[in-house]
Amino acid sequence: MENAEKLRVRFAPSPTGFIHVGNARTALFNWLLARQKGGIFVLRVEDTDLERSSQEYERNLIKDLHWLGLDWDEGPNTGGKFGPYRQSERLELYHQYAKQLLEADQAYYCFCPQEELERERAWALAEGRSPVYSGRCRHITLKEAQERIKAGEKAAIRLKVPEEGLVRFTDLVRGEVEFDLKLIGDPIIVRSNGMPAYNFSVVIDDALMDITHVIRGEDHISNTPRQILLYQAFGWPLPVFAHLSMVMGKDNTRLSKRHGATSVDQFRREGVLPQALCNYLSFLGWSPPEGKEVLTLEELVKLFDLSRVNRSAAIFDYEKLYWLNRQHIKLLPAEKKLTLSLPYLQEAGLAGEDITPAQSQWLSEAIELFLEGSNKFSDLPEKFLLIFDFQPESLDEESRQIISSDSARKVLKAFINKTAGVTEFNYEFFAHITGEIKKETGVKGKELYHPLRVMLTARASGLELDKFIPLLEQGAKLNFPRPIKNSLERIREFSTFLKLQEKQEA
RNA sequence: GCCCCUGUCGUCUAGCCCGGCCUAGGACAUCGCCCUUUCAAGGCGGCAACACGGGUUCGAAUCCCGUCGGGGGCGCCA
Repeated sequence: MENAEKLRVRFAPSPTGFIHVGNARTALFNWLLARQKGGIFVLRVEDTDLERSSQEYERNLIKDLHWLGLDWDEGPNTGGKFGPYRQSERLELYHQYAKQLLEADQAYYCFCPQEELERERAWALAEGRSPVYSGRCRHITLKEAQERIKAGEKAAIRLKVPEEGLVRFTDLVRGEVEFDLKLIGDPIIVRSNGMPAYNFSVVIDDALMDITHVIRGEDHISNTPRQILLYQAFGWPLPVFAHLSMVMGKDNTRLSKRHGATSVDQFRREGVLPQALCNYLSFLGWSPPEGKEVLTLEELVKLFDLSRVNRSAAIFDYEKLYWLNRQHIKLLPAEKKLTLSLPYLQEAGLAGEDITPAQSQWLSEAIELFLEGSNKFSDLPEKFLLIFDFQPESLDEESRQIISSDSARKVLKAFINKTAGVTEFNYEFFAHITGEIKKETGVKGKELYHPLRVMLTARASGLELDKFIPLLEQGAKLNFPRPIKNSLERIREFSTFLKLQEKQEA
């Protein structure tokens, strides 16, 4: 039975903004299932809300999905035998099916003015009742309605819902769910402006597109009975439903800008890897059967299992996402790290548009070192400042503390003296004179190296000096748009800075 | 207000369906130690949870009922 019917799933976003991580997760789960089962993944654009939909948003949406690594077998620009895949291009279809319902007396025209409906709803709410449509227009005959419409009246179309009974369905993640029909009322299926209402167009499309599994957010669970009623009115077989829990922010409210980045687009710009984002998203409500957590898309496809999806809402944890991102960054080959890092360095003015092979080589080494412990690629420019930026006059509090002790002063002076006439500087030389200073002054360990670090970097922390010094010396020779001061230049600048300070102190 | 969904460490979760293997496992975060020429990374270790109250049972995180908490929905938005 299961192999007789090919699994068909869809992702049906409305192009009204940037794609949110919650929606991305829904898309991912659908895609994962389709790829695992050798099924079909359909992209359908729900653009019936003329006010909010736009072409540009649709392009963004497609860009985001591609970036995530998701592809689809049928969709707006891809085609497929169930098209078109943009709801605005399917209006004829909706009208045709609405007409069918009207003629079968399963739907009727409603002339109630919107303001009145709103008033009734407000009233019901105030009285503590469920706001259910009164059914006032239910008994207007089709003929009468058509005449009124001809005469210029506007009308919406409503589905006739049985007044009593239960709608029951088995949700793949939630189990048995039931709703009381008394609380449903006749839903509008076509608006008075002729556009289909959401609940109507999804059903028509899902049915016509042969969708077998409807996997979507939990916010749609209460739409499900209305949709089932429509399937029943047409005599169509029901798809399987699965409702995924919501993604929340730290304070347990719906994830929003206030919590930080929330759109796929933002994470891309920050320099989060798509495979890391997918990996993280998949862990919101699902976990692999064995402990392994750092997983590629291919591994996710293999391991994903809808029956392991849990039912409670999850809080989006940036820390864990960044941790996963670090893990995925480590997996990247060096060339890839370079190409992904470059835009950030260029934007910060640290690297030019044209890069010489020597620069490229140097950047690659530097990136390797600085990426260690970076959450995301956008952290890189800040880290590179260790090399590109040297300002002894604006030391932070910690660095000032470090160089203020007597032993620190002693070490620094000795170091400056030993480098006075020197023209060549490298790590071996540094190690050599540091050894001498250690012997002469008796200062060692942290007391010895920390002041020297501050002198060479104007910072209290950063790369290990045995890595930093070679990198700095090499980089200084490479003519970057922002010049790099080498060790000797730094030492001299720092020395004048120290003298100035001593004068002030005296 | 009404309806639906949901409730295991701070967070994501495993275990729950098919009670005993749970002195509740893992991961992130946090703390400590090790490594170390700082910080970070890495290695090792610690802290930390079955929302509450009743049942059922020899035995409950697991089954039943109730309470409380959280979320979603109640549109001519999707």
